[in-house]
Amino acid sequence: MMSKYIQVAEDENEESMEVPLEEDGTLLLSTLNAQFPGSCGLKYRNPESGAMRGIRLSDGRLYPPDNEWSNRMYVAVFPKEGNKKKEDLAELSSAAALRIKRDRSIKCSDLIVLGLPWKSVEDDLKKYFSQFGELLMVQVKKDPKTSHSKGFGFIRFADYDAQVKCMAQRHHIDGRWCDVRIPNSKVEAKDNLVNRKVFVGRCTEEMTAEDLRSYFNKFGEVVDVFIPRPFRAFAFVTFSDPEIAQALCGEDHIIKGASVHISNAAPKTYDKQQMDTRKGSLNQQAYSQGGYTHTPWSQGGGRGAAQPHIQGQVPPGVPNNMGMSLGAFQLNPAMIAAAQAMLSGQGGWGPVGMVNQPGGPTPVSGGTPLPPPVPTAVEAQTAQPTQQPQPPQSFGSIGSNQVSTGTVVSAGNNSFLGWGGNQGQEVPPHQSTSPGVGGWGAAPPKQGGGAWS
DNA sequence: GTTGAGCGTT
Repeated sequence: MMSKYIQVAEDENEESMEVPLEEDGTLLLSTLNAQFPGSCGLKYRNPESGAMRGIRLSDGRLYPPDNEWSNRMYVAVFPKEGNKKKEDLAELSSAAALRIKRDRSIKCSDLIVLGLPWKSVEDDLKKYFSQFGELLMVQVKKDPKTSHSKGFGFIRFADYDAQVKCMAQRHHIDGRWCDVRIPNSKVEAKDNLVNRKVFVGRCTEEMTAEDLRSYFNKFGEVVDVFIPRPFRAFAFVTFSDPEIAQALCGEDHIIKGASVHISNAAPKTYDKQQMDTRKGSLNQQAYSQGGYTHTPWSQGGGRGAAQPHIQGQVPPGVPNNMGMSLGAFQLNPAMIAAAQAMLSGQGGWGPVGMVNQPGGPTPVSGGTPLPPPVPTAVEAQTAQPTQQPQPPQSFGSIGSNQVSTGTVVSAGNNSFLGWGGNQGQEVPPHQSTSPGVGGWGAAPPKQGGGAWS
């Protein structure tokens, strides 16, 4: 007995939807497409093999596996990234389009265009930069009062290769040479070391940097290994690929017969209070001891002012002064200082306090010799929790009557999501509420005359 | 009504 509907979801973890079958028990691809725009097939997880199994498609009909759809959940299949042409993308809508679009532009960032002629307007930029690829956004920064150009602007491409092409050269725009660069505000986030660096706890003294490097190189290119001296039972390993680093977090690995624990080099949450505390005397203390600060384990405990004791709140990898770990190796003052510093709830790795932060502890420039705070100054800066990449903003304002002028969301007339063609018009509601995609610059509501009008 | 290194009123 055939069921008249089958359960289909966009993803295994997503909520499923009932999709109607035909009389003959097949599912029309067109029916599937109606609910899952852009989908090209179906699959389901085979419980025996654990693998996904594809559904036969012939002449626009999807056929039940072994003649029985059964009660299982099916997952819509979408074209792989790259198999789609830009033109085709314009026809897609909804979640499928958003997903592909997001994938395509995942590596793109806003680019600043410097040296624009005063007279250049957003439409000029759009015309010029479209030669490199589809544009998602164009802005010319203006004085809000006079609306005169400030001589620079921002653009964003849909495709990373367009961005690369564009940045590979200078640009002659309306009689002036202009430069396109990654904005300073994005640079830190881009090579945010925190995301690429892991904390390796429970290290033994036998583990050399080379040991760690060769071990972790199995997972991905290791670009740095740092072992604080004197020995403190932890280390940092930095990968070139943040994905690798993140994937390893939470795992235990055996190195030289010992179990090490890998965790994020940055706290997941950032607390202004903690940051302020960090800038205080605590850091001085820890710094003077060569202490590092780090709080991957400190969530939910050990925050606030300096704690006189570290009992019961010793981070993993740092032996406490109770129990058997005391005998494992010697506690030294630096370790205690490090633990104290960590437990004081300071966020982020790096030298204690941000040496480049105003108000932070100043690195001692004379007198007290200090151990090398961090491998590089860049790390010190990028280790700040405040500089975690920002999640994309929603398109909220675009869908409202604040529709931005001066903000391009699509090049040409085949507006990808439907906002490109008619600027200033209202966008369908389902687009205005789409979360987590894009978020490139809703321009000031006051500015009149959009780039595309 | 001017200007020419920079860094984005959300």
